[in-house]
Amino acid sequence: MTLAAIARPPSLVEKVRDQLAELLRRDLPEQETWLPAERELALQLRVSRSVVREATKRLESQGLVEIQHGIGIRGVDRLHRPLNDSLSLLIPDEVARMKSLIEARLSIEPDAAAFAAERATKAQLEALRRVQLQLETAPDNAAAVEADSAFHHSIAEASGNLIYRLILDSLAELGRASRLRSISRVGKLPAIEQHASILAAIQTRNAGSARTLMRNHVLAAVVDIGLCGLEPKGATRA
Amino acid sequence: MTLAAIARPPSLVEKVRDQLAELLRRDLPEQETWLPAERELALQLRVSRSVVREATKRLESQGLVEIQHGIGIRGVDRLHRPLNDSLSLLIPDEVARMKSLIEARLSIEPDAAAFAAERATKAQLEALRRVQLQLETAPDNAAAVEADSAFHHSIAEASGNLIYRLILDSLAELGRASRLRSISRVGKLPAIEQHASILAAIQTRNAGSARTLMRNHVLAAVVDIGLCGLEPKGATRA
DNA sequence: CTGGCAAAGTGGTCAGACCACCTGATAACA
DNA sequence: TGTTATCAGGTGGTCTGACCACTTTGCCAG
Repeated sequence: MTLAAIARPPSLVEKVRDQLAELLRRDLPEQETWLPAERELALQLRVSRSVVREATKRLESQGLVEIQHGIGIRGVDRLHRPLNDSLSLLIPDEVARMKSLIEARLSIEPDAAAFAAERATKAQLEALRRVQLQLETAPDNAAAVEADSAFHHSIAEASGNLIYRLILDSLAELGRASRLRSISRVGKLPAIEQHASILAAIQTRNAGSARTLMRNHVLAAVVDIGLCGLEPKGATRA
Repeated sequence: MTLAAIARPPSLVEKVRDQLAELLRRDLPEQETWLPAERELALQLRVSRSVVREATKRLESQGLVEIQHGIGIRGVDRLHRPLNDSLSLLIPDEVARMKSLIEARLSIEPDAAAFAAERATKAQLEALRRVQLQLETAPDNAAAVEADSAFHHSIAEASGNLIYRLILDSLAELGRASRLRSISRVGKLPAIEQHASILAAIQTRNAGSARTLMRNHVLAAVVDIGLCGLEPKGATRA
């Protein structure tokens, strides 16, 4: 026999957190949201400032707000941040993390690209083209890394699957250092070419091709940072 | 020119959180860890109780501890919980979430199975066999769902990639409801058979076969809960 | 017009109190 | 003797009000 957990009445902190979370979820997409000051919130919600503080702190670690000393509390969209923190905790060693990271990207990114080829809206295609242009015209390495990440992010976005987006955003942030290293070593030209071909495949709605090209692109990154032996055998995908 | 962000000295709360996190990371794998009481912690760390509270709250939402009213603070391993929360926030609608969830599982689980076939240690294989037996002898649906989840968890574990484990644990928790529904509808026999064949492939180190079988297993789950049209076209994997 | 300073508003930390909850020992009862 | 009710002590939860540290703003002296 398996028993269900007892439903405990939610604490004040949880209630406040949920209320604020819903407020943010409603308003966030539309405009930049600043929450009232802690003291003001406490007054409005009829709870003590401690409760408000603990609730906002929780929201911060969930990636829903950004608390700035002396300034205030701003609603943001950093939902991938918690995953990020978990991974850093789980795999403190950076080399091991990089290896796992590439494997995970190899599992997800090609599929994301394939879905993007199927589902990307006009606006999303436009965004992809814009990001590609950004990479081509990037003045320095830092800007190139930025544009590189943005390209992958846009594909995840265009895949229409928010889980892909969340996971890939997080992995991208963890792999930022290696991206910079890679671009410093081989320049941005290979990335430009590969991105261009992926973009073309997506624009022509060729999902299979998008998948293969993305796969090769990620694998190329592996070579560029000097890892090998990442593939499981028996891979029957091209 | 792109500028680096200013490194701000970490706040007290952050320092306490990091210190406790490291303590937990060292001790957790070995035995069940109970943290000292809040007041005691405050005394030892020479900070106020508020700081300790905010730090522990943060650790709780990171899935590193469990705070129980009237009892104490226990170290736990729920690192997948934050991802879980993010996903629930990101995709409030359950049907949409289920769809994205299956897609993500299709991307990851077959690869995880393939890696497991390559890398599983003897102990991990033993664990898989034990879990399989658990499913076969499960007395009721709830226990069967439990064993089902445990099987997938063990494979993620055996893949040797902690990122897979983290992501799949989270997705499994989100999909718990559908697993129960599925088992209630078609019984546990199909799952037993499919798990058995996957287990066999892993034991014989046949990565390709493990991948294919796992893929079909996840796809079967899709049918069992009545979704369709999930695959991107151009999939070249068998 | 410019530079620096001061006020006001923000989050960060502190201390101490009291409430709500859980546990285990003790006392009262059958 | 065994069982049940009670209570005391410890835990986290909440409140209060004070003060510190950081930022912005705008006034004021140069």
